[in-house]
Amino acid sequence: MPSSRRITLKELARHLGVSTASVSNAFNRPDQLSHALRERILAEARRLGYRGPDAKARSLRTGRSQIVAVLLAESLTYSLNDAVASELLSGIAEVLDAHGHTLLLLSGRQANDRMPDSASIADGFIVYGLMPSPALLGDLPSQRPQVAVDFDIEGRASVHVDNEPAAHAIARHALKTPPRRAGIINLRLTERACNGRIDADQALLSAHQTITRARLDGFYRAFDECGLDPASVPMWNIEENTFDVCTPVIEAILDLPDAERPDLLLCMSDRIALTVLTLAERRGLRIPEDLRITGFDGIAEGQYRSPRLTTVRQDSVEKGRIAARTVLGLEAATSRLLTTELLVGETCP
Amino acid sequence: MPSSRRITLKELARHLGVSTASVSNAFNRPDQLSHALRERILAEARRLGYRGPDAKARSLRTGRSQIVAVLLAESLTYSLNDAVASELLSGIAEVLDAHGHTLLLLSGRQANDRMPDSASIADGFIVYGLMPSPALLGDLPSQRPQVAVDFDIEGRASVHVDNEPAAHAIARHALKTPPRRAGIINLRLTERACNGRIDADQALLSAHQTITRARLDGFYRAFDECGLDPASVPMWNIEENTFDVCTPVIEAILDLPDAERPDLLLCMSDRIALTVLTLAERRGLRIPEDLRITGFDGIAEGQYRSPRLTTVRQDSVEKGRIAARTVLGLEAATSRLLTTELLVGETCP
DNA sequence: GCGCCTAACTAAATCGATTCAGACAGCGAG
DNA sequence: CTCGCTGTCTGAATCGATTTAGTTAGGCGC
Repeated sequence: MPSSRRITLKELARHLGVSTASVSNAFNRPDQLSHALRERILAEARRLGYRGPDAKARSLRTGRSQIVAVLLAESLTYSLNDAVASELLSGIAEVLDAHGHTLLLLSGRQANDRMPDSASIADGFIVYGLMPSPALLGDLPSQRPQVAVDFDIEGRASVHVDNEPAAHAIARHALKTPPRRAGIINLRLTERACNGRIDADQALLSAHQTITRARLDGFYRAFDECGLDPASVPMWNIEENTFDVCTPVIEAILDLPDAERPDLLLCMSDRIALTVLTLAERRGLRIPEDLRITGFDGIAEGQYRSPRLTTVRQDSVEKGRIAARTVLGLEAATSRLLTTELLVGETCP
Repeated sequence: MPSSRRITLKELARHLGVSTASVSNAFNRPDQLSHALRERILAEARRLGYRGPDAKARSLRTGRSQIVAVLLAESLTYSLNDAVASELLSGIAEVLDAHGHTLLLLSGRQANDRMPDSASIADGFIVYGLMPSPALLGDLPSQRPQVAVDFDIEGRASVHVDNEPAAHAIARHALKTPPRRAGIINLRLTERACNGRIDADQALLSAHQTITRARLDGFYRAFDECGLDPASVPMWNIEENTFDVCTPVIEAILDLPDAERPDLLLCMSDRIALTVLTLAERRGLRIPEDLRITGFDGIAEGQYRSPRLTTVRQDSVEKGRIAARTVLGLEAATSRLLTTELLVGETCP
């Protein structure tokens, strides 16, 4: 009968009158002992309620834990409810699962902005996000594989999405119908908090945010090609990609007098675009007649609704798969660039 | 300078000419040594690039890893993209974070339906889901705290939502306006696969699915009170709570001839209700005039849209918080029952 | 000056496995 | 008969920490 305390491999070995090496081999390297002995060991293990080698001890001895950590720049609360991050995670989980690894979730927004010590247990790290604090990055064990997603870590593998052409494509599509007045809603463009109207020059200068910057570049290239003066396109910034934070900014935009209110809004994320759509619908604006809206990311929520959101799809699941395969060493640790796909919905036909 | 291999506590101790005990104490129990020595140790550690005690070794020695595992009945791919599961996870993560623990994600749908060995590293387990395979449950180390969410594990703590009154409340609300014809769309009611029309008796008999069963009971009690014959209410079943799986069943319902098509659909989840809403809108049906729709769960997607979904909100985040506090031993390991809140939106005013 | 207490520090056992370097037996080849 | 090989199995070192019991030195009261 299983005693209160968990039985150990050594005790099991003594019970059987064999060495610990044989018991260990019975579980890990069947070819190293006779079939008969192996069966005897496994049977006795079952009888005594021994569930196999202890994970903690094994990971100490072998140096491997079969655990991969994902370090998310945002808080877990945010990330888990963000569709793009969730898709990324499911891509990662899919590959890890298939290779017997499990997923440790780490938040870059811990109380003290340092990694919890338990993090160092992981065999490898996938870092997702815009600007994880350098302190955090320094905490990563440098001898372990690391993969950066959507940004770069000096000298490490990374997976990116080709944002500039994506932005260019969707802006080109939107500008096929010349807008009376266009507008851009940015996401976390500036380091310092700023929720609302923002100066375009200022926006381009504060280049710390690579992704938004690349998307802006794509928009501007399209403006150029279509003869639209960038200076005539007002820009707003949103601090956090959530409905609640978006709402006041968007309300303010929709409150503008008719002459100033844009009839085309290029949004940096689907979350923003969907919020625009919701608030516009509640006001009785006709989409797309009164207001055309484009998003970015191609999340499910935007496609499984009516009207469907016009957006550029990035395959976040695939991004996750690649990151996971890279961290497991199944794929060369290089820099990968994924392409995107224009999805024309009804919000900007 | 940091060598290629990570330096160990023992080496650090030798460098300093002190015992390993003192070094360990410098990191873990500052009161056990003089301030001067502690500073000397920490300074040398920094100089040599020693990042603190190794997590694997520490967890072996102390028996604790500061890791809590969440075992999800569904695949991680599904769970991460399901709003209810995501909210639960963020509640869990919030509490774990605050107490210096991290989150290990385990899928109940592993290839071989067994727990990966690495799982046993966790200090405690939160099990979420309807019917995790008994084999999996047996794999959980029985001496570690376990908390069940939305179902029961013999003799373990659990957190539940009070589904029957919730269902009763929303059905009562919906029936205030007598429907010409009502219908119910169930979720994973039967053990065996069945996507489509289902017999009500059969539904009530196959009681293996506690949550759906409780909700059905609530609906039927409301039917009773309102003098609606349960036999007159057709029922459909959906296998998986995703847009793609819902779609064909719902299309079939909407395809029914006018006389048979329900003008009130009580759905077992917001995901289902939102799919109904989308498909109905695409057909040009007027909501709620031609079709009234209710959901269940109160996910953000249903509220941050227009029209807002009428539903019952369960506080999944709080459910997660309680589960996490319980597994950490901050809360008594009992059975908790959470109440719900009726949200009246525009899909069924 | 003596005894006692406390603060500061250390030696060594221990957590539970993995794995390398043999030991030993049996067998076929020469 | 002996040699070497192969197939099994074992002894013991090791992974990197934590922690208990104990030593030493200094301070204080009397």
